[in-house]
Amino acid sequence: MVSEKYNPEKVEKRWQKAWLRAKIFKAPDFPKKTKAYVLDMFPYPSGEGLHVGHPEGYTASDIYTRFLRMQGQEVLHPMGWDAFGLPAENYALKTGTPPAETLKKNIKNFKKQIQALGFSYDWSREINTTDPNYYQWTQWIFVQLFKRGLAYEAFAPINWCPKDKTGLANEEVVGGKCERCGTEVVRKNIRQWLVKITDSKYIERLLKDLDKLDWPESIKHLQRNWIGKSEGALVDFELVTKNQEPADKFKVPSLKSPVIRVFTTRPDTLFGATYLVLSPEHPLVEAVTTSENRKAVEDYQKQAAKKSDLDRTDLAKEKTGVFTGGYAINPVNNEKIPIWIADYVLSSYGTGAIMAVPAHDERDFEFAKKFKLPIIQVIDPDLSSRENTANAITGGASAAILDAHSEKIASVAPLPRNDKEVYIGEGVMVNSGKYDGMNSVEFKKKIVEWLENHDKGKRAVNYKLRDWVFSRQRYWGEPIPIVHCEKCGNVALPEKDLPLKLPQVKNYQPTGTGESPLASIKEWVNAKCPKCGGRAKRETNTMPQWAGSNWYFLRYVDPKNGKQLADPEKLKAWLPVDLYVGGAEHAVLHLLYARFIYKFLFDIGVVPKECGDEPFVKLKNQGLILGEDNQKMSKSRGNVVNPDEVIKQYGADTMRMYEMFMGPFEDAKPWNTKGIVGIQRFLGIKEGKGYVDRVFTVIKQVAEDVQAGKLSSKNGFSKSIHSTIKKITEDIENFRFNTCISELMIFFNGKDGKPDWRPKLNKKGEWEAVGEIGKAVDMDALRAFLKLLSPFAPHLAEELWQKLGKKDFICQQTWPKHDEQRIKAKEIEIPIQINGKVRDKILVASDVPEAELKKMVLANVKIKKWLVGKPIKSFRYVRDRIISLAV
RNA sequence: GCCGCUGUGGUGGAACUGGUAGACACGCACGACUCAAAAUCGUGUGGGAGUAAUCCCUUGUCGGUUCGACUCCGACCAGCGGCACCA
Repeated sequence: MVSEKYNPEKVEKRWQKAWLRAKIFKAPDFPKKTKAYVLDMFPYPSGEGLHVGHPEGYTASDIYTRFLRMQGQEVLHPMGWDAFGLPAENYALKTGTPPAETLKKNIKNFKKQIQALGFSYDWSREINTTDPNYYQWTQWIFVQLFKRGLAYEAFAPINWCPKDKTGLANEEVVGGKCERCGTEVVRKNIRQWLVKITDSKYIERLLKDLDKLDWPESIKHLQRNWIGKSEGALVDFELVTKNQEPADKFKVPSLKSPVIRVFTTRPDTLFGATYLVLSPEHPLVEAVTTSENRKAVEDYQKQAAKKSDLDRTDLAKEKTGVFTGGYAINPVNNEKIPIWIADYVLSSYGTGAIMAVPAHDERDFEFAKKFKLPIIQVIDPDLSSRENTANAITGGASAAILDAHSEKIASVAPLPRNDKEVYIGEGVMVNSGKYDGMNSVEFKKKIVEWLENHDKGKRAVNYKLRDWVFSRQRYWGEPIPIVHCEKCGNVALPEKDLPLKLPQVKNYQPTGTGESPLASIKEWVNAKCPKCGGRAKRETNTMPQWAGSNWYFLRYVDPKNGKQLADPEKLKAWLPVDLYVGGAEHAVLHLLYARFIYKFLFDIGVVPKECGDEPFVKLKNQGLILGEDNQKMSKSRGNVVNPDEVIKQYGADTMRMYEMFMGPFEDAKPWNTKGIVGIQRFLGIKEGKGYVDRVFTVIKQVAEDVQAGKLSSKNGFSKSIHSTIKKITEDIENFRFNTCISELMIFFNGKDGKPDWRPKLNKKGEWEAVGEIGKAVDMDALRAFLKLLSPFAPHLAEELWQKLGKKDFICQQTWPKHDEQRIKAKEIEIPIQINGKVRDKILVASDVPEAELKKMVLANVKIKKWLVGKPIKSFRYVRDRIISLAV
């Protein structure tokens, strides 16, 4: 009788120690066999500790890692800490505890929790972004960017919290309000450091190279949208009023008079441009405004400046704007059109000015309707409906206008059209002078050529992506290694002076001037210029959290290198990352920044050519684990599950397997504590006096009984295991862990011709061997089963491996291989369908000829019943699958 | 508003390139063990009709293609996620 109960608490700790002692997860610097780099997104070690979402991704990557190792690969599987950032600093503001201290505690706790789950990380490579030996290289990368003009200082509007008197990152603004105090955020133009991610050397590659990545399509799609490429044209509109010389950058050299340059993706609608709109911040506003409109324009500008981003982009609000009094000339038809300013035109996109085509753009249409500006249709959706449309546009007033082919159509036709909707598609040109009747797609090319030939515009590409605001008015981040010298301007620190250490401060409160708390440390701020030795001041902004995380995966390869970011030979040996596992919430931030920095490092030769210029070959996103109420887990909802308690109650193996069993890895799925018992029953039960018929107890009992001579052992790898090996191998490769686990259960429970491994309890409460194992135990199959189980439940697998008399580690065994021949059944059951409905099943030899099968089917009593009086229209046999009759 | 994803029993979910829908697990019901309960084990479990054999219905809704549709096509509905005046 089995007396020993499975005790995960003891067993798991024992094996964790044994693994650590044997250093079996330590990756070599230079792998000799096939290499695999399996990476988890490293966590921010918050004070709250792990939540159940963390182990989901870590378990999946661990299963995959263990699987690859058993398949004979050498795997780099590291872990570290992304430890700069707000929570620790906020905590310091409240309590005065230095962030470094808080984090030391948090990391210790996180590490303990992660290790309790038995993940096979190489802890000798652990990194921490707040370690000066680490951020020395984060700063070094910044200096390289700066030297090449890719990091620059500028005034940029940022989110500003008026109460906390600090700039906020986008991710700290929730619903237009400050995450910390709830105050509505305003826009403030302050000095910033920006990184030129939009540089022409990179932006197109960031877009195009997505094609070669094995990432979820949805993530690639998100990045493409975020980059937001649009192709169109820049068009110059000459000003009619010439009060003043415009700023140089808006002047096309070959033109003598000042122009307003607009960007449009629809040059084909140029004949329908009935007015121009400048953003309120546009530098030419003053120049075009007439004296009688000046007051209204200036008032509007002031109002717009006061508005928060939220107000400005609120679509529910009606469009606003004012007329400047100025006019410009539409280059294609020489019409004089009014210039307005409105805050629906953004200063930061394109040229900050647009040509408005109300007939073919919804926003322009809305604006034109409100301010009674002319609406001229220039694209007809369909030639055949042309007459109807003509009536619609002109309100039936003058259909003849459409055929007038006049260069001056615009002045004849501006009948305001308030009823019809906007048409944004392709079609046939109308009201477009000599181009009428031309297909709009063709016309688009033609008119751009015309603009280029006449020096009035040119083909152009625009992107939504903006340069990356790279500074924070915060304390807990990497200091930006730049000094401002009175004579030399901005000067980067020489590499030998890195790291520029973050000094200790007494007060973490922002200064209120938009500077970080560092600004108040005089002895730190005042520095010598590295170039001229003269007086200089240090930059007091710090880097954003993304700075440390966009290259950390390079450092794991060579975590202690003091001379360079990482040894190129070691990078060659391990990079790129073969599999990256993490949450989808990083789709456009971390994953885009990391790609950019990697490409940059590739270009300057830090990342060797052999590694390629994309860091993450394959990406898998874990789905969110929801609370039991199917809602996102959050403290306020009270539906947070604490993994510590789950591990304590059920053990790490059960926790790991349950998380994998819940559903598809990439889907969001609700936690259900009751469901855990299914896994628990399968693996082994910790307490309770009843007999347990699952993995732990059975294998242990079998091992003991075989050794005691009570059962005979039969070697020879019975066929039942082969389909199990095949299924599990394929499913791990495809991250389908939920079905792996059900397959493990099926193998053990016995079904589909597989033996039932479960012993039966007799009346006396004693174990009684029946069925397959009553005769002889197939030890080879049992050992293979344990190997298949081992990536999922590594501790239990080691324990039972040992009980089977093995002295080595199961996690270092070779993954079993299946024999395709032994999976094929000699006899198969084939369903018979009549008109798509299954009426019977027939047991036949798998190689039965179709003619013979047909005879058998037609002779079948149940089938005959359905065929009475009906001629058979067709008989179809899909080998080994189905017989289908139509009557 | 635009883009993307997802809709299968009481629940989480299976179903290979179109081929027996509901694997596996939870829950529930009944039974065994127990003085009893818990734990454990066994049997059953999509809905409906029938003692039964068996039959009908069923993968968000409606239609289409096919011998055959959860799977492919079209329209619609619902939920989730992202972007949000990007010209």
